[in-house]
Amino acid sequence: MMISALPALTLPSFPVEILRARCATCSMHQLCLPMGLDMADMDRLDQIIGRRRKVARGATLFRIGDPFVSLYAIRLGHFKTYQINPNGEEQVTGFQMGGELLGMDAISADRHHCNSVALEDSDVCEIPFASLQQLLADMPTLLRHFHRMMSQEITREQGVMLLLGNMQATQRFAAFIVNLASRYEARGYSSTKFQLRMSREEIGNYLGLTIESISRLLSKFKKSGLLKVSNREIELLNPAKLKAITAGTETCI
Amino acid sequence: MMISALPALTLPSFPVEILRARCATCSMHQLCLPMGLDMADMDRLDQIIGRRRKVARGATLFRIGDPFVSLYAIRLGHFKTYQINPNGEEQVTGFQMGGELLGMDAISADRHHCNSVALEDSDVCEIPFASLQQLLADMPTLLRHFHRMMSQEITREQGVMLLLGNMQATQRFAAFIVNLASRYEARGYSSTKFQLRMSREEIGNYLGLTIESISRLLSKFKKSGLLKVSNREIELLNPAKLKAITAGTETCI
DNA sequence: CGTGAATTTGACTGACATCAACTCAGGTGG
DNA sequence: CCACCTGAGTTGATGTCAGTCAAATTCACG
Repeated sequence: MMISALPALTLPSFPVEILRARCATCSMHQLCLPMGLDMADMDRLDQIIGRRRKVARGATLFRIGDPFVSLYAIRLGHFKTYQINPNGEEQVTGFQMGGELLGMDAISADRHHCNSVALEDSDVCEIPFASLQQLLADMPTLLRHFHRMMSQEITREQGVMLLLGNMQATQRFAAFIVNLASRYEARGYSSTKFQLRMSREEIGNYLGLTIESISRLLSKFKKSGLLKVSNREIELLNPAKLKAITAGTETCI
Repeated sequence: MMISALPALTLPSFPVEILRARCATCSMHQLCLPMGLDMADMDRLDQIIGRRRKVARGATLFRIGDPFVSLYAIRLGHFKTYQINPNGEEQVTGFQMGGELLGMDAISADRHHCNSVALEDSDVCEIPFASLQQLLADMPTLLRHFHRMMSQEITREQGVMLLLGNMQATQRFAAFIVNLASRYEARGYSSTKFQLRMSREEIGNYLGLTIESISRLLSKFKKSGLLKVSNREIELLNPAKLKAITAGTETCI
């Protein structure tokens, strides 16, 4: 409940090894997760996966208006997606990491509705949507899984709406940190010590706050012993209390 | 572009008559739209549609945690969906009207992630998801359409994120009005004169504002000749300017 | 027609934005 | 190796938009 206040985990809780062990092309992407896919199915899935593609830090994977051809599974790296409002200002709508799927917003109108930019040098797999669709019709398990992923994205965004519509700055920021931590944990990385791949500005934009506010919040969290911060490296010194702040249980710090 | 700043239309731009003319059970719901479904397909679709259900004003269609069994197509009426934050406060995540589909957020975890309440006496069709899935595997056109609808919900929510993260109160409210107007228009109703089915409080909650702010905004829009307001009946006197405010072109009024 | 709920309006407050100055890290070239 | 430069980040002073509190008014419904 407290964690669901923010974008839910995008990865089901799986032993990461299982994912790594399998799927020739995309050692870790979401489409390989479906439980119950037999080997033959796995192979068919592998076959439709298009080319692997490297995306340099700062490079654009797709932009608003691009025709929709493929979904992208992130193999390695981090991305941000953002919208452009009519004044040309950005609104970051999400940060994505290894194992997550990009481009699902484009299905509705055959055009991408947001820009996607790599936050660091990254690898993705192209998944041509036309091929995927054919496969989905044949493979009920994969179909079910695909629907889960789309639905999960809907749920994630509802969490962000809650965050933006309902929470104070401190709570938003705590929720952001806790969410990152749980996603790294699900991937087998440390949930208490990691690099922020995004700038203060990008965090602020995502959370509906200014860069100065983010900076002040980091300082406040540092002072109150919740975080150790050194540039973009952060360490969670008191995850429980951070979760409590996210949940709104612990209000002032 | 300016309109896409808010939740996109949920209905494609279709002559409403076509929808009404067809589909025995659900005269108007989204699943009947898929272009290219032949009569036989239409019949199969009709057959899986479960019972029609009336939902009285204020009654709950589903609540957080309910097991996921069916999607619901709104035949008639209006709904709101909302989340509950850990403090027990509501966050309205959307308003739905005839022709829209409810419950897609539940696919990911087989449980509903939000509450859905009727804003007026409403009719829905239950669509058992298990049956729908079987049909989807057989009917590529329907599958494609279903994916479009889920994707559209993702896009809609991204629009709300933009609204909550990026816009000022005046702009948010204008965007809200303009969005309602275009949805009524797509349904063949007046786009310049309609009833608000939701309370000021619900609007405020949705837009991340207080009830007092909404009240003041209504007064301001009335004073500046943009709206005629009488209780919940509103009339758009200057739709172009409202769109300009939404777009951020016209900033102060 | 009366009662409680919803809405409006006004006065005040506060959280976060804005503006501005400063610090620091990392890269570059002499 | 160091001086310089640049962009990211920090910190402080001030401003403002929308929230809060309170009271008046209108509306909905029995």
